[in-house]
Amino acid sequence: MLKVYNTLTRQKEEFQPLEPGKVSIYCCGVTPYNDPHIGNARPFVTWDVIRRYFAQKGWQVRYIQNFTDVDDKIILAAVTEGVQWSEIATRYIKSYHESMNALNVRPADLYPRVSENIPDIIAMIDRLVQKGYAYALDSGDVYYRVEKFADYGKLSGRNLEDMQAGARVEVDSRKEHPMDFALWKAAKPGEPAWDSPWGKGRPGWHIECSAMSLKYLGEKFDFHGGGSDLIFPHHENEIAQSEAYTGDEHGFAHYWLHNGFITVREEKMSKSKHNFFTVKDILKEYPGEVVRFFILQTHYRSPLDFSDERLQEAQTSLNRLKNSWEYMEELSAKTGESDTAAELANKAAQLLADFYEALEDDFNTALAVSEMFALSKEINIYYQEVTQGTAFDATGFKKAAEAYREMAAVLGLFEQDSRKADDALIGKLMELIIAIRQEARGAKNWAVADKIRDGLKEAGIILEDTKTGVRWKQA
RNA sequence: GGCGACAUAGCCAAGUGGUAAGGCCGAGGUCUGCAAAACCUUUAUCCCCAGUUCGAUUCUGGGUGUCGCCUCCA
Repeated sequence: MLKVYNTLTRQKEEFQPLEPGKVSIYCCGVTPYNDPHIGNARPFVTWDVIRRYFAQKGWQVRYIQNFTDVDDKIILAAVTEGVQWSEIATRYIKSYHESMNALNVRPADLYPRVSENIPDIIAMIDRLVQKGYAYALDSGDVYYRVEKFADYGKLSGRNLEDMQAGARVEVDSRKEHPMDFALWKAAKPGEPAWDSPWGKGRPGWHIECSAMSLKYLGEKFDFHGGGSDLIFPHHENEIAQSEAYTGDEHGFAHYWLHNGFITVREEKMSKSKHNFFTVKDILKEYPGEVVRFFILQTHYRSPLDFSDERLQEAQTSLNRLKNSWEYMEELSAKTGESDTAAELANKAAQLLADFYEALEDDFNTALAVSEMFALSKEINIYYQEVTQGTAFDATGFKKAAEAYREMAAVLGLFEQDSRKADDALIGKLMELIIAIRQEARGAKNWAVADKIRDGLKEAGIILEDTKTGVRWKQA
């Protein structure tokens, strides 16, 4: 039984799909005006694991993630650079894909863009106006009438009075209520603009997600995700728009999942604070897999402090799992009949069950990872036993290997073996080099042996002299 | 000011009304020509005070501290 923490109810709830066997997800994507930083990436890695979990369990998953390609930030960047706004958007959408690809995040089923869904957005605004939930000003701006929507504040746990009391922003006096928010912004010179019943203009930020989720997932869908900073006002406003539109106060997304922030020295990482680290820059120092693992080691709702030390730690930890992975592959190639791995197979089955139990408790990847470490340890022990002469049990070991592979697949690890040279030629060369070094060692020619070892190390290849032979791996 | 979250070993981080997963670091060991790498073993009583309870780290109240949202933000 899957339980998820629903921001809307502030408690863990049993997941009940709208349609048996199917799960629909909308996750707020990025505004492509610069390279995504690791804080941006966290929700996408989280949702990637969630999707993998569902897929592994046989669910049919539909995952939609938008690009806000019409936005003040993009316009500003375009003006600054003296290029078209669309050029900025295109460039950073590409950058987004590159970064996520490096983190082994699977592509969404669809990436709708604001610029490609303007008619649907206008239609939605129009209906909200007709239903009295929105009003147009003479200026050509259209605002949402928050007082008309009784449930306004239900996601973020606020009410209009509190919000007004705490208002720190100068209020636009043309609005009926200080909290009314823009659905449509009248065009200013030089900005991208589309024709609408209220004149030329462009959509406000919040309406796009309502319109696109409606268009691609329908009036109701299972999950809506994003960072915690989107709870208010963005997701609150989405609810107000979508539920007013359909007239169903129990409609729209059923489960709202929000990621905690990635922080730097305990402070939220954000573009405006200029304390961010882009995925691209981090990838210069660490494999994407390490960054991914770094994220998954902490529960998705908890804050996660970013630092070089943490990343190095993640790399060391992940390396443990990776070593077992290599032991596992080595053993998987062996044949042998015995029952020496029967107990291992049982443990593996139990650990795999525990692994899923962890994920089914609000996607507790931190706990799931610990189950993987437990299996890793069992594999290591068995590997040592076998290399020390215990008869190999191919049938029993296969079960353990499959469990380990399944865990890795759900977490999205060890699928990018680009660093591992499995090239046949390199394999042959390494075999030769190792043989030469072994000869030197046999002749107690330590100078040559160490020269080879040190030289390889500089090339990023580590040799391990073990009891049963020499292993090599790339650092 | 309004609203909310969190506080677990040297560090990171799960978790439970009945004396605390996992990882990093450290220590011990195996292996080794030395080394590296690797592997195994091992390290806590859960911010403070009060209450509920047979029993609380886990529930309730208060306090302290940290962070977040209320403005663009994943």
